[in-house]
Amino acid sequence: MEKMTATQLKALTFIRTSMDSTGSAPTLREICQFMGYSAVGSAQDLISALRRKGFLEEPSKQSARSNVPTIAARDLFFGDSRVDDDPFSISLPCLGSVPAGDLIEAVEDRVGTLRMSASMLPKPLPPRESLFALKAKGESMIGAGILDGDWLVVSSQPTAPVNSIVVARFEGDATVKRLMKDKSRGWYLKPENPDFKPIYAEDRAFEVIGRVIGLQRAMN
Amino acid sequence: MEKMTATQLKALTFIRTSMDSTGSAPTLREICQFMGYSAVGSAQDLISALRRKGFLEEPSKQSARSNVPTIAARDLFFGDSRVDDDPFSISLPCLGSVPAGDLIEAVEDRVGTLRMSASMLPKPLPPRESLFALKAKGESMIGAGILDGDWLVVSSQPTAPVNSIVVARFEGDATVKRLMKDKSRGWYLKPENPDFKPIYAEDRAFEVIGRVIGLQRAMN
DNA sequence: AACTATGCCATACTTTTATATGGCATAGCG
DNA sequence: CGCTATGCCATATAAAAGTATGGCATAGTT
Repeated sequence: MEKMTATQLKALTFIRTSMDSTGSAPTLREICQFMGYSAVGSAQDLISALRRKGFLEEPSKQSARSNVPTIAARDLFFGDSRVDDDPFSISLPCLGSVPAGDLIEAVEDRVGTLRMSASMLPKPLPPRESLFALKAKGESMIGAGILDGDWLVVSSQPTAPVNSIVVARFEGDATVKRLMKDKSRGWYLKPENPDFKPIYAEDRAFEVIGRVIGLQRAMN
Repeated sequence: MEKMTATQLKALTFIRTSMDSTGSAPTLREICQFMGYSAVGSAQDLISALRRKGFLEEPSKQSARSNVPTIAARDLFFGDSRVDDDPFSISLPCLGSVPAGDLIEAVEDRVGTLRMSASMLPKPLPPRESLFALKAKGESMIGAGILDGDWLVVSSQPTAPVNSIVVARFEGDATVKRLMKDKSRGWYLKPENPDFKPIYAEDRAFEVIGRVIGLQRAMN
């Protein structure tokens, strides 16, 4: 991704914060006012540079307030200390059941939407299409601070590093456990609760569906 | 708040989802297209009805894409099962330290912004000015599923129900504990970790700053 | 030295968008 | 019954907003 100049960054930041407060992207004239320009053309130049560099969406046709940042631009801002605000949030489909096979199809099973700051996700941001949210069930992971009813943010992937918390399909159902590897017995799923027993792949097969990268809880 | 008709609800829902996907509110013509109208006036009527009823902001002057829902309208939708999507999110100031006295002043100590779905908060929504986020420190609440480094969503309030998890000022610092009441010894703060001892108000004074109503965690 | 990107200005033009009027049919209410 | 809200149509007008040109100065690159 090409680099931005200080002026371009200032404008893009304004667009972000403006969308955050008013709900819609600013117009060229509003950008002029903020930047202190007297000519619309100045804002035009800025916008076209940002578009060319891939920070703003290319509108398919003329449209008001269409100076919207691209997804790539959001990744760039993500966690950036120059920006003291994080208006960038992503929305995740909350799935009612465990995605079987293709995630795209599973999205039809969406029961809601969860929105969160991009800054709460690991960097680099996983592909947005791979992210979904799932409700934790049971007490098997209380040792890891995962309670019944918590919403888990999951990055859909077939493998995960040792020691990470994963969502796995096991005997037709989904389960959340820590993925571990034993020197002699190989891969296994480890509950974080002494009342539950680990599941060894050599005994009963399981399949990693995704990795848990975040958590949200509502307390009443 | 006045009631909406089915048509008006349909339009308002479209506005919400449209803002979610495109980043800006739809124009009257876009609403027409969605509703299947051939006349702009039809959408005008809808919008003016929604404005009169307080579901859409009254724009101060003519402006493109200004059909933005009011905050009251968001509360109304909040947790509503008729709406399968939740584009409404709020942003909270992440405070670097515990707010002393007036929250407004403490916001200057903002170290970032956390954005989350309004649906992850208790209903009715606490006043937005009273909400902030604070980073949990230490291990004293692991029994309640609160780990070191978790972001806590706090509703600033001087009192809280028994058994709720609160942020309290104690000996100049902030602490997160469960607020309890003992028949003989009165109010006390209970850690959710056997390694820590409860704090009795009769021994050492503490002051409730707010109530923890949500939690967000990033896992790496 | 020629070239390009940047960062501004000014003005004209076209499209998009909101607003204003007016009309018609239906349903509910006092 | 008259009244009002709703839910649509059609058309005209005004404001807002994007686009197109052209110009100028500076800085860096080839």
